[in-house]
Amino acid sequence: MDRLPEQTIARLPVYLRCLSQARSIGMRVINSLGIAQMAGTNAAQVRKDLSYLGELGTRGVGYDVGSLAEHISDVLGLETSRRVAIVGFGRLGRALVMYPGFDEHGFDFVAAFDADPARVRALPGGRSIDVRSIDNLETDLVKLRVEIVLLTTPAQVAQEMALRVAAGGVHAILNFAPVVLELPADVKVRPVDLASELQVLSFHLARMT
Amino acid sequence: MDRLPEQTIARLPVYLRCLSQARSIGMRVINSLGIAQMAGTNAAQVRKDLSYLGELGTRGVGYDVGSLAEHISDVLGLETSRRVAIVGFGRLGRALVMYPGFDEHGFDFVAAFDADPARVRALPGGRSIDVRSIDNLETDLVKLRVEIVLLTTPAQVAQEMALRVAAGGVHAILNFAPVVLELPADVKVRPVDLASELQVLSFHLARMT
DNA sequence: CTCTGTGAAAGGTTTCACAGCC
DNA sequence: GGCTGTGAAACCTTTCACAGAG
Repeated sequence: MDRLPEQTIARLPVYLRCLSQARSIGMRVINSLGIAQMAGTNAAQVRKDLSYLGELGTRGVGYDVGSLAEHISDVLGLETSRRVAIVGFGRLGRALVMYPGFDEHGFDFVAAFDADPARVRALPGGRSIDVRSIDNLETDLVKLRVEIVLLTTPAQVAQEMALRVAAGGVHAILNFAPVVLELPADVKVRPVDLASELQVLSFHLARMT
Repeated sequence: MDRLPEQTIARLPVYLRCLSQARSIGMRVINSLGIAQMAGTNAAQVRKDLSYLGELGTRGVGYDVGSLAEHISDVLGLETSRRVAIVGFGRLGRALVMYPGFDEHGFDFVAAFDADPARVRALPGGRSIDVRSIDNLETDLVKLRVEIVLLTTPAQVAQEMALRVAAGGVHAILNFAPVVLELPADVKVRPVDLASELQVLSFHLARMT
């Protein structure tokens, strides 16, 4: 299989969600227009995106909901569940552990790291997580076979922690700290920059009058 | 001024942050390469982006840190602070209110809305916010002159709430619910889709081995 | 000589439109 | 007839490379 365009990759999770929805209301087959409407795009886009994964549809009919979902799941590497850790267990970190969308999708929080490991207390709702000192970050990440880190530390220490996370053998970071991380090319970073998002919205408000 | 490319808009907040950093370490002047290194991009990109805002640099010298920052701030509509509300005051919503990055940048949380307004209790840290019932959402949004909404409701009700938010005169929504919102064209939505982000990271892990 | 501003080239993404299969 | 899969066209974004200002 050829390499997928970056933007196609970003849309696959959306399609997957649409397919679950479709399945939950009893649809067995769906066409590109149907997916497009649920996903907020257009039919040509959906067909082009899916065509990168192979010839998955049936002409004159559409796509089989179940098998398409399974195929996308495979491409996204979701067949097996992923081991996730949080680095920086402040308010945001604690909220994210509880976020229901994650373990629904097969992401397992195996630990949280903080300079103050007493932050265990603050976890309500019956869920619990192994909170560890940041001191042994690298070795603990290796021991726990962590694959993905959510980085929610203060900005000042984010770059330093990111390097330690990479040293712990982690190749995927979801970065909530408002800093551009510099890391080896074999570590994939996705920034989630909330203040920037608000500023972009502010821009659009300004050009609306 | 011509219209800015969407991607340029998304980078302006990053440049702004870099300029604050530069100023905080005493730099008065910075060149495109300097900005690029802080922002994780390249000098040509920076010059092209900034050129859309006008001729702000001095050839042979670079950009004045203070006046460039001010100019970008103006373009982003940050001269005046923006009134923000949260709809859906669960764990994520509460974490976001406390997120320090927001009011640092002139975003004022004026209210939070929830089906259960008893959720006032759960706000620690000396900060307080006006928590209101969702019943009068539209009229309250109008009264409070809310400009931006952070939508952190459960997925099932997100579309419905988004329509009511739009009816409340709000033209900008930061959507944390894992649903594609359908709204009038004069409402700008930025999705923050955390589960999808993790799935994209999972994809990259799968193609690394 | 240095560094910006910018046309032009290269590269990537979306949309079109239709051939081909069911 | 209906819908997918896909080259080609249109569009958008990034990178190049250099003229020109200081």
